[in-house]
Amino acid sequence: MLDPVARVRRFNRAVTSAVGALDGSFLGRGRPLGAARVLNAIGHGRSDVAEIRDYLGLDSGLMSRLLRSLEDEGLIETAAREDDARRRMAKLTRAGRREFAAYEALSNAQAEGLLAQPSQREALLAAMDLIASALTRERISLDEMDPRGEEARYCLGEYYAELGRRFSQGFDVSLSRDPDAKDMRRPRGAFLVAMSDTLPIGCVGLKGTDHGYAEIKRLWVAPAARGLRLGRRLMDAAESAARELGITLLRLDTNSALPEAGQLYRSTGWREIPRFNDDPYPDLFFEKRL
Amino acid sequence: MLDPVARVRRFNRAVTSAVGALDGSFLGRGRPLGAARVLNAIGHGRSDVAEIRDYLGLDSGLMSRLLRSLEDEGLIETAAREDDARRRMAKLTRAGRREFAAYEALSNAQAEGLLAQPSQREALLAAMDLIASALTRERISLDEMDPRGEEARYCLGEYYAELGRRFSQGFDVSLSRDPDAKDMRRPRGAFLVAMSDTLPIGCVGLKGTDHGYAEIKRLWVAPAARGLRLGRRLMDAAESAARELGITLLRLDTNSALPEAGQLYRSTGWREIPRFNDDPYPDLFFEKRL
DNA sequence: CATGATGTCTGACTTTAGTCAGGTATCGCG
DNA sequence: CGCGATACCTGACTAAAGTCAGACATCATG
Repeated sequence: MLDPVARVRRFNRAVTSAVGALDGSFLGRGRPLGAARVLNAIGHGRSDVAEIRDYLGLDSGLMSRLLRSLEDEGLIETAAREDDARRRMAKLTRAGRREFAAYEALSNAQAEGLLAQPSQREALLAAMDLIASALTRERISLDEMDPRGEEARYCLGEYYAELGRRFSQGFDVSLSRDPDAKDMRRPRGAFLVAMSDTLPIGCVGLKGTDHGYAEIKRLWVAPAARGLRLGRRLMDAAESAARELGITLLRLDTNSALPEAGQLYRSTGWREIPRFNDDPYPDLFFEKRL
Repeated sequence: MLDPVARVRRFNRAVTSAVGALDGSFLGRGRPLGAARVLNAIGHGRSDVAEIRDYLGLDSGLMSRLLRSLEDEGLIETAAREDDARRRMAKLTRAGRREFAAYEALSNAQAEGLLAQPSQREALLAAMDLIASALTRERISLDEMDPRGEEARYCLGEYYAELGRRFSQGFDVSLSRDPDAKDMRRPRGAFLVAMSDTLPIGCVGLKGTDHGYAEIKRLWVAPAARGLRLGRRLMDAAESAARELGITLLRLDTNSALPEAGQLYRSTGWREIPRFNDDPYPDLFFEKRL
């Protein structure tokens, strides 16, 4: 009972019964689960029929029948795709949106229910993030995004908060050289966010300058995602983006209070150089030629 | 995406697909899931047919048919119970044990798979324990057990390890008055273990003495189970056991390095008294009249 | 524009899960 | 012993999920 496998199996049992309850509540809306799942996939923005079929693992005949039944209920409309009339697109009607909202409410209620214990709320959420990140590690995608977008701002907020915790003197963004957003957008630079499902769990910025090099800024990995080698993946992607933009020299600054970062840079071809700016926080400076 | 409900739902999605894979692998053994579930319930020691039916939530007719199909396969044998011939017991045949072992191997492999990332192993297990304890909090049972049994020894080991971390001078069991096991067994005392599914997550000992009182010893709650008011439940159960044994006065010692324990005692009718033993570790002493 | 590949749909089918109404043997109790 | 309650079983049924072969329209390609 005390070995790791037994602990995982206990976890499995606990979550299957908790998560299984959702299926039960879905059935309460008087529609078979298969149809409910298709409706929800469409509601979540999947419109391509083949993609939904693939996502839900359905046979094409079965899928077709489920679409028909949802159409008969007046919840969806389908139409051939303009660029390829063999493929079909599905979208919700007004009634379908209402019905989808009802399913969403059930899902949200179930999620709230899992969090019901207020004393444990934060610990529970952190544990869920950790597990979800670990289980979906193969499906973490690195997406180029606007540094002003919601996901990017979330990452930066978490990054600053962490620096505040780890620097003995704290961290005040306004004292640091906050990079201009347009320096981290094409064609001058780029901003990458690591997404696990819908949650941003890491980021890195590539900031263009007018001094013959570009800088790597704001490398951050969520605590729940550490140990998945995500930092390395983000750095690799940032370097690729730099190459695409014709950048041949990269620099970055960091702080010795972040030893894991320094270690990553040293092990991936960066070499230490003298201070090249007057930002008050960094005390370590690196350079890499591409 | 950043609100708690979205994080829980992301966790749900990640876990359902990971755990759902187990059902798929079970189907690989050429038997419907219903039959596989019954076989596994029997393999895990459930033999009473009504109990299995209740556990799996099956209709009595369906259950009967599933038992018949497992019998036809030669995997189980059923017999009327000796004390009540209406009830039936099921047990595995030799072939059934082999088949059960194959399912166990699949379950174990899936559990191992979830842990595959060695760098995160401990963090992942701790997160799983936390979640499993929180989700099954309504089903935590307090069982009276032998203080020398496997579950009790596990709890005591964790308890000692935690004292070692929290006392500035460390903790050495041999210096403390290690209670005699028979003092924590009926009729002199009792030892209670809180079980969540198959994992021990807390304990408390009631130790009989020859001095007109009994002592509460070894109150421990696993980190993953804190915030569930388990300490209070354990203390209530220990007091009930004491009343059953005709004990009217309880004492306990504790240490001010464990503030949450002191707070629990003060809020549940214990009053502080002068030192009543010469154990080197405690510096706080309490008494409660039942 | 003929041809093979692709995506969807339909009809016919099977398996699994689950429900319900009796039926039979056994038990506890007056 | 008789009687109602209990535990299990059987037969008849339904709903849901899934499989498979073939039909049809459309697409990309030579």
